[in-house]
Amino acid sequence: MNISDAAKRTGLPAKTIRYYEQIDLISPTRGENGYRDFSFEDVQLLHFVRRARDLGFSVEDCRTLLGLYTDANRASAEVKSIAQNHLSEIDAKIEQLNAMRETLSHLVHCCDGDSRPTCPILQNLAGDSR
Amino acid sequence: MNISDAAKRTGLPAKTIRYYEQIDLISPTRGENGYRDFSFEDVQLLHFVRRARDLGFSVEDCRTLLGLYTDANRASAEVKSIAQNHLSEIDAKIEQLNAMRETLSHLVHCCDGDSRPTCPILQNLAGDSR
DNA sequence: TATTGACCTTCCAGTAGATGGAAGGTGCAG
DNA sequence: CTGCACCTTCCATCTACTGGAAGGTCAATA
Repeated sequence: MNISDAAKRTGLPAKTIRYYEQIDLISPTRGENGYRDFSFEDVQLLHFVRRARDLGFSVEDCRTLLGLYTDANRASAEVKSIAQNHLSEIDAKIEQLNAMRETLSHLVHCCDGDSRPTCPILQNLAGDSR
Repeated sequence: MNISDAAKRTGLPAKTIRYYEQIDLISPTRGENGYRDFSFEDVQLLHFVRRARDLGFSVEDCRTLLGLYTDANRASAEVKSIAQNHLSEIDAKIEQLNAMRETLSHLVHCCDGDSRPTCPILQNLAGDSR
């Protein structure tokens, strides 16, 4: 099938699929006219990558996971380890964002937000920690 | 003062400070030898940017905030609006990460993580939603 | 048959926000 | 005068795409 069909089936933009081929995540065959010809397996691999990306895995993690996915002799421990590392990163990001959120929402609540120049947000950014 | 002193005082890498000059966030003067010469005001502006970046504001937001900071006639409403928008973005990111976290931690708990190939994580990524 | 419009292709550039490194100038101590 | 720690600019690299230009292909219609 052509790239636009593969795009529809996977929910990935055609551009992104071309990019994934360029970085060797997938390798669809080519027809005589030079058009990419996606097999159902290609589409499945693209689906896999999409799911993994949606869960926040890096493209390099996706590459590794794809390798494990297509390796019938893999050990699930390897997969679990990658997932656990990623989970830790997510936790760290959440914590960081929560810290930002707390500070920022406090500042937003302190700011009158009117036409006057006095602004606790700017004061705080300027280093006035009151 | 030289760039390394400005770096120490602001906690920003010298490379980053040069970058901020390159994109016209700051404009330190130059000595006769071509070295950047940072005034205390320059350092304060860098501090301001660092704080704002730490709170997750984009560099473009920082540029706007710096402009408001140095404008004695600003309306605090403008600042508050930028901060509120940013806060919404942070909230959206947190929500997204929490969703990922939930799915992923469930999968990690379901995976034995041993030497056998059976792996619920891969099964899920492959589209098996059980 | 000619033409239109929707596909497809490659290639180049740009996004955010730095960061790394090379090549070379400067300043100061011993 | 030599060494070393600074400083400079410039160019490349990272992540994960995305946009757009220039041009080839295919199928339906006038």
